[in-house]
Amino acid sequence: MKDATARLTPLGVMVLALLREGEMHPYEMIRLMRHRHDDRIVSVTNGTVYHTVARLERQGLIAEVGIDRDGNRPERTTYALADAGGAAVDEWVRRELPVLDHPVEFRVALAEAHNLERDEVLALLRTRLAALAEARDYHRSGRAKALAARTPEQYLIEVDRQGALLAADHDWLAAFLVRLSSPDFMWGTHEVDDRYLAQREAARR
Amino acid sequence: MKDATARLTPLGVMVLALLREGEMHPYEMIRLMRHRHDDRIVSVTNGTVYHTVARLERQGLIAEVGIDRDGNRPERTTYALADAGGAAVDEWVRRELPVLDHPVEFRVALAEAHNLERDEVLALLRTRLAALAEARDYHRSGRAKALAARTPEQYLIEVDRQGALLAADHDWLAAFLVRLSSPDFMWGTHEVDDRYLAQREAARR
DNA sequence: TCGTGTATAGTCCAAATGGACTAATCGAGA
DNA sequence: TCTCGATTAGTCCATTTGGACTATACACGA
Repeated sequence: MKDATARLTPLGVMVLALLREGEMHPYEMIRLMRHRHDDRIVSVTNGTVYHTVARLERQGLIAEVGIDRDGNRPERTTYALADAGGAAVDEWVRRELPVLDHPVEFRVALAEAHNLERDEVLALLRTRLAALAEARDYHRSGRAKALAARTPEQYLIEVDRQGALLAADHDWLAAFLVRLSSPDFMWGTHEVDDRYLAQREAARR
Repeated sequence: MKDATARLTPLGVMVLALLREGEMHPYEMIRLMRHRHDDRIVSVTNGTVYHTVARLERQGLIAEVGIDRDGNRPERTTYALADAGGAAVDEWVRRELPVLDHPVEFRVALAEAHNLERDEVLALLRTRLAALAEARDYHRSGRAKALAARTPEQYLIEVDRQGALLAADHDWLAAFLVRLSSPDFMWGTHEVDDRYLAQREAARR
């Protein structure tokens, strides 16, 4: 077994993150993710979720805490987050936040970044911002060089779009870093509004 | 076997597109794609490419045209595009160009769109533009509603970024459609500069 | 000239993915 | 009250994927 945290898939991280909110059985995870539209980011299918949960258990990141049975329905195996699991998510987020070429992983990392200290997130994202600026410039100069070499524009369409998206990503991050630097921006679970937590709890049923 | 063109993976489409330029053996495809940085878009590994080629042959989209041997090196099996293969790419591109939630597929479709008529591409992309505008507005109003419901900003970071990227994608496409509508924008292989083709040929060695 | 690394061409396999399938229960309308 | 469909909870399997491995040939420096 390589590293525990290296083998984590995006879906695995989302499962671990869900278990931070409490014990759960796989089917409930699926419902919750769909309800929160987490399936915009990664595909949430039965096969993948059940398989992922089994893998996380083999790796010792989560643990079975009981087999519930309601009426005559199929058994529901409930899982809880293990200590190693929480640590693994945080490590994974630290690793993925600055990385440019894992679009899906980054979205998950960004969504789960609130478990890290604000200052650490700021540092990681500043690294990313620098990488984005470099990538954007590299893209631009590459396009200019290709045009200078008389490459027909019709072959550069996708590259052109990618450059535009890169620039937008950069600009969004720069703006977000300004917002996050301000103490007006809420950060950390202890500051979270109780009313909001109650709402989420209600939505789980 | 479902539809021939429905089961095409992005890599499969890229392989078919490569074979439009001439016969090739899988290893050469890998070299070419890496050289052209097509592996920015999809991961190009040995396992996947050889498997994809085998699948395309089973589906009758490409055909073996000979087993070459150079010195005492391993045999090189060369493939050529079948008629059904060219048609399948075009059909696939038509299907994927307007679709929003397949980011990878869209990049490939955009890169291969130059084989379709300019007017058809314009029509398909105008459909996409409308969908992008709608998705962007939906995103915005969703964010506004969440804020009104006092959702802490820290939970909306990823959504916020996705909205920004969506807006950028929309704006880029709007601008591109203007460019593509103009007759100044080169389109279609018959207009392609010979010098450029010679260059590409040279790069293949 | 003798290794040592890298390019060529491909095979093979463990793991991940997506989707079809099962099977029971509950709700809502005819 | 009966039935049809949706919901709950999960299993199972065929494809796909990524990467490790093989084996030869050539280049190049020590």
